[in-house]
Amino acid sequence: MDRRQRKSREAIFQAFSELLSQKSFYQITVSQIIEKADVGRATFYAHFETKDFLLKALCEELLCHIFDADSGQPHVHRHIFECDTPEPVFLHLFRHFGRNDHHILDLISGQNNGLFLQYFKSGLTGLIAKQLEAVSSALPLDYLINHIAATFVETVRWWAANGMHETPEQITQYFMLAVQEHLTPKAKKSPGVRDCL
Amino acid sequence: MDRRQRKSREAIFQAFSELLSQKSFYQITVSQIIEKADVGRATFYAHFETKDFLLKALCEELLCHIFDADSGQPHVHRHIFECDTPEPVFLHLFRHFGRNDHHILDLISGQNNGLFLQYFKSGLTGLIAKQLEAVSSALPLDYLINHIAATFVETVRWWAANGMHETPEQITQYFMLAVQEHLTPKAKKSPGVRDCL
DNA sequence: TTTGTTACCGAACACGCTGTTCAATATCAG
DNA sequence: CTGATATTGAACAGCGTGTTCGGTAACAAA
Repeated sequence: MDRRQRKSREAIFQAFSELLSQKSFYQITVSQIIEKADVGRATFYAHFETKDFLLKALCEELLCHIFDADSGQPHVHRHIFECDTPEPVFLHLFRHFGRNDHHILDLISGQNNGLFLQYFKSGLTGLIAKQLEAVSSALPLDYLINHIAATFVETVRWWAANGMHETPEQITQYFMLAVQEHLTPKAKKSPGVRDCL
Repeated sequence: MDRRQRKSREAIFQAFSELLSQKSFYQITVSQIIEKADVGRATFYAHFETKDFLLKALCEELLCHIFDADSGQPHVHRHIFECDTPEPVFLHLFRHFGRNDHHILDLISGQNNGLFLQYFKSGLTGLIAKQLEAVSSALPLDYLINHIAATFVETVRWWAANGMHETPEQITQYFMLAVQEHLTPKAKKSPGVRDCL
């Protein structure tokens, strides 16, 4: 991609992120974004069809970073997904949030975070579905998946909204307790838990 | 209240509800509302300071109907709250939703329901806090309350989004299963469950 | 019925935001 | 150097907001 394009795109993302941590998505205007990004109006619309598309792009960018972990090893999580116990995955995710990668917490704890959380939750669904392959439950599968994803999102939101005083390990424990009955593996043993981190 | 005021207010609420079931809150314009309500522009702003205030008023109206049950006995739920087991309360609420009182489901299953669900959840919090007085848990109290409220809201949302094929009893069971570990009463017996319905 | 009050109407208005267009300018890659 | 591409800034039409105001209709009480 052209260096000019990258610079403009980055500037827009940066400005948008900052604004998102200050006010609701719907209170942010394109004019504010381009002013803070120091970018021409036409440039903005050359990059993003609409403010909504900008949010979507930002979410994809951030969630990609989160779910794919460090960029050096693009498929590092692929391995983690295949762990027998789901704990390492979620702990790993909480660690990401704990480090506040890419200022994602500002996004999450912002007032009107609904849209972002929606993207986040839908991104989680696939991950959780994989985890549940080795799990039995009295609940319908899609209800269960939705429940766990929602619980995870709510946990992160609560964590961020309450100042993040707990450690990632502690939050993971809360989360696991909240959904414990449903994530118990069917039969297998869980080897090499530490390897998954 | 003046009959004219009531009529205008009702017309606006009605129009707003219909629109909310068709599109997102943020896609609805005041012009659309007053056109469908057949009400002057100035009249709208005489009743509601802003579109946001209209939503808030509608939510309070609806949730009041839900939480206070049939208007005939204003304090009928006060008794239910004091049951030893929380099941009846939630089942009762699910029944309300099952009957689709005041077309509340259109609101819930709508695309951008975030704001309404937010009001709903905060309304639930007080109710749940009362339930938890007789409950012990390994989780922090405010995390637990938030978790249960979020789970209830998510359950209703999932129910509505999936066509509401399940009965209120079945949904209640799903919900109770999802949060079962945390709603187990400390010690007391639960007498007269049926009386609470 | 009359009178004073209150709500409604609807048109107009200023304001702000959106998304597009266009010609001029700057940066890129070969 | 040259052609292609990105950016700029200004201008523009369109739309939604929230307010204002004089005229009209519904009300409540004497």
